[in-house]
Amino acid sequence: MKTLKPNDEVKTKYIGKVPLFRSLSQKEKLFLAQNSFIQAYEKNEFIFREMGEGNTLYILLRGTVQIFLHLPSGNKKILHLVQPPSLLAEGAVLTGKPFPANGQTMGECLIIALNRQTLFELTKSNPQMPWNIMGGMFSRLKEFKETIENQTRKSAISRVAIYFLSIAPNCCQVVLPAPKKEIANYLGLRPESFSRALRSLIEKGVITVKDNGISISNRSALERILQE
Amino acid sequence: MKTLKPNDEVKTKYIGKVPLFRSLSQKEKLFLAQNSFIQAYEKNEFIFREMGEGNTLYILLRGTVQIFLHLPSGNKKILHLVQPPSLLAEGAVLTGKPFPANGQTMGECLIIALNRQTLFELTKSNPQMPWNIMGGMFSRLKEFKETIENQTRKSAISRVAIYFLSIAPNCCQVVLPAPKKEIANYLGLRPESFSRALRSLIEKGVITVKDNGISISNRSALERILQE
DNA sequence: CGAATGGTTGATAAGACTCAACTGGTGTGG
DNA sequence: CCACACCAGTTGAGTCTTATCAACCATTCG
Repeated sequence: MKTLKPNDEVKTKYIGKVPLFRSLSQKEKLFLAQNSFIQAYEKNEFIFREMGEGNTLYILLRGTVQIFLHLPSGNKKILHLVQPPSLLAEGAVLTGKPFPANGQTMGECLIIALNRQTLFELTKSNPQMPWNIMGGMFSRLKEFKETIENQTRKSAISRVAIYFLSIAPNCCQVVLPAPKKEIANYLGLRPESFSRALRSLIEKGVITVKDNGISISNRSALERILQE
Repeated sequence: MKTLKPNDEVKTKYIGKVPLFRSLSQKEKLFLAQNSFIQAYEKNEFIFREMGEGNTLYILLRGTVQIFLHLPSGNKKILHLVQPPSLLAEGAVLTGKPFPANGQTMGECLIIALNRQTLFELTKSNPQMPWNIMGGMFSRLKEFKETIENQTRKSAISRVAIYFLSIAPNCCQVVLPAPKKEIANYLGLRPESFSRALRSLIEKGVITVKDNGISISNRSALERILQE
């Protein structure tokens, strides 16, 4: 990980791109710029580790991050595949509790790191800000809810279908944010099963696949699959 | 549902029992008592419904509440089996978003209902209170995390073992908070599979079962089961 | 007493996992 | 520059766990 040292103007620009900070005044943005760090991560670097202290709020600007657990069995289980712009570790920072999981980059990533202190400082002039952050936490709660909803009693093929619909809510072309075996892990499937589900969807004429690119050629058919 | 009308003193006593409110001053407790409702629910009553507006914070004092979803397939999926003392619907209230799930009593329940307005009023003199509530939300996030961790790639028998260990962390005797088929649902199992898992644990000499009462007779063996 | 419900047990089937083999692409070192 | 190892992905064959379906028992409640 390298800490970049852009001037405040550039930093402010980065900060302005984060939805959470959009409502801040110019002065507050500057304050934030002066008290935050822009970090460039390589592939496979850890941003935070399970059980570590949550002193820093991370904001993902570019790249994909996996939030995962080491299971007692030695395997890993991916809980989230986080895409920008997103907060990372917000729950731990707000509550002051240790991270419940690991965060690791899946490619090069650009991140704003924000000290807990700085965040609380900002809260003084922006009392509604924690609520916004909490909104993010609530979304994560909902994502979990959906994961549980999906992984209980749904076939491999419908899990894949739901996933594609969720990452391509409007368009019909997506690039998978991670290698297929990691997606499989996230969906609670073995790579082989994921592969077979893909094949089955292709044979049904619902999607086409080229490497990591997925095209949904028949969206309504895809939606119909998860009815069954 | 009946709204009870105890005098303020009794109400204050109820309120004092809630960990979240323990740090409040006597005056604040009285304010809370005057602006909250004590509700008595019968079995199978809904406390809130999916998509409903989150205007009220509920605090479960007595009884068990199921938080569950209606799946598109028509089945239901239990996300939490909530035991007192616990907050209900705190995420929705804090963020002002609709409930993501249903809350229904599984037996007679006693609940404190707190207006969103009242809660925010209280926040003025107790700025750290939202953070405490958020702590509760964080716990729920962790419970989800564990559910996902458990339900992916763990056998029926170890799911049951984990569940027993979690509801009886210290003692060796517990009463199931709900009928077996509901526990099974929560664990992502069919009633038949749950029953078979129980039998298997009994035959291993790890537990004994009498109706809804479970005795853990060999805790370390139970812990060993979830290693495999 | 009869119906309804929760729980148990048995037999069967379906689905995903496991293991093994094979492909194609990438990168490394002689 | 080529041989080689390595990894992600795919495909096939067999196994195993759990869901499903059906029957049955016990209890509760009209």
